[in-house]
Amino acid sequence: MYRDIALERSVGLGIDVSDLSKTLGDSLAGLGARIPYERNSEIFGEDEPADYVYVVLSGAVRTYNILTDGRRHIEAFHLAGDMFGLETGADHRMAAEAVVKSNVLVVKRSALFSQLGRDPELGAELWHQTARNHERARAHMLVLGRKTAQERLVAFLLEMSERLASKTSLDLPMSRQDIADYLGLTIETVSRMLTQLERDGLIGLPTCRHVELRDRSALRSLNS
Amino acid sequence: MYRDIALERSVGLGIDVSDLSKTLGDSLAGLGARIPYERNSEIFGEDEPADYVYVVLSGAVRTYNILTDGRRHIEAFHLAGDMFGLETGADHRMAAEAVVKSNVLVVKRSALFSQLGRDPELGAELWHQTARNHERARAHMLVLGRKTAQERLVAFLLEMSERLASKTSLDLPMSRQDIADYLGLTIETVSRMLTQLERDGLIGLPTCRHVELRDRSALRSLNS
DNA sequence: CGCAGGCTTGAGGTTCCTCAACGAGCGTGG
DNA sequence: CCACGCTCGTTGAGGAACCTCAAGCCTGCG
Repeated sequence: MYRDIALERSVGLGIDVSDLSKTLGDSLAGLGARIPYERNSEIFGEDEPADYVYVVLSGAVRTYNILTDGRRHIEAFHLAGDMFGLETGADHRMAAEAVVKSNVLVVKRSALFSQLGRDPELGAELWHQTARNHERARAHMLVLGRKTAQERLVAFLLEMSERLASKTSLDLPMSRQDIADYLGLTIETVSRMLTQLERDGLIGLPTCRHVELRDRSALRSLNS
Repeated sequence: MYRDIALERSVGLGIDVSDLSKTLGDSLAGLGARIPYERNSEIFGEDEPADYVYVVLSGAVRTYNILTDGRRHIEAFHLAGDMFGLETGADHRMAAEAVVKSNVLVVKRSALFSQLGRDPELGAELWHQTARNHERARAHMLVLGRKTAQERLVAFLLEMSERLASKTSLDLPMSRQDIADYLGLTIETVSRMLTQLERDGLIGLPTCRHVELRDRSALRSLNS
């Protein structure tokens, strides 16, 4: 498998698997441009041609859909090292915006494609990124399909603490509304559940964007 | 992009893009074994080693998770031509069962991997399968995160009518419980919503597994 | 210090779930 | 061939979880 290449290589070099994503940014750095985006600025819109592929260098990006009546659903948050915007079809199926001031590597799809012939490892990294995004999506479907509001918040906090690589202290880049639209809840429910987790002593909320995971094992047991 | 190869080739040969999946089965046919599974029989379990990759030849397969308290969520239904069971890690994150009597092509992961060097198109097909599974997951997250029970049923019926390639007449391989666990609902709600869609004249239900789409445009407008 | 945007809290309503009973379809066996 | 039982699906009544609407409160910033 593609993954096996990547795994062997990274084990061989003593690199942690989580660093693979950085490798993708490195492999592509020469092919594209680093573009800064302001908070809440659009990176691409739904139904626009998907001629470019994106890698987050710093900051955070949300990809989302909006239904005809205005309901919004955030499909994913993309953090440093994550690839987004790659489609099988000609157009984007989602829109993308910077959650906070972010730097994004923008690579022409055709350039990435032609590079595939020259760099044999690139194909593996590309597949690995796609597969990892899919795995996150699968885990998230379980959250959306079968978990309660409290469990969703716990799952979200644990996911973010892993991905932001912070042991107990989390600086969330996104607003309550973003969290709600990611978890399939309303902003009020998100707020209430966080308050409740704080009252129960599982987390601390010194400021609204800063979360401290006080009892990780209790949180994990709430995560089913 | 990988997709571009596949697209060019299939257009050049006058093959519909939806046939690409069959190409994957064809490419792998020599590498693995065709194994028949009975209705509801297990193909693999959660946390088992992911040493094999699977392609549905006929029938239907469900991949799912079960939470500690018994709640089940079906991540996806896999129909003829679909690949499943490919992981980035060493173990399966989901279990898989045959929904109905099915034939499945089972390929050793390592065999698939070594074949990648010999067959340059295989990498493209593999990426395309993964990306397509991911796209289905993204669409499904929107359903689970932001759609009402009625909209979920409509989305499900339209998805199945596309994937089963049937214009108006659907023979569903799965039970009401399967549908409920796929859509994040209960079996009772699924039943009620189908009954309501029938009363409204949007669908027909001659038998409970057979659905006729009576008013496709009305259904589409309910799909936001 | 005052404003604006985002966050929290409360009260009441809606959707969907839970629990329970009934019914339809189908294979088996008398 | 029909009765029987079993599984699966449907329907109803009541309840719980989450949403909606509304108000008030921080907090960061000019």
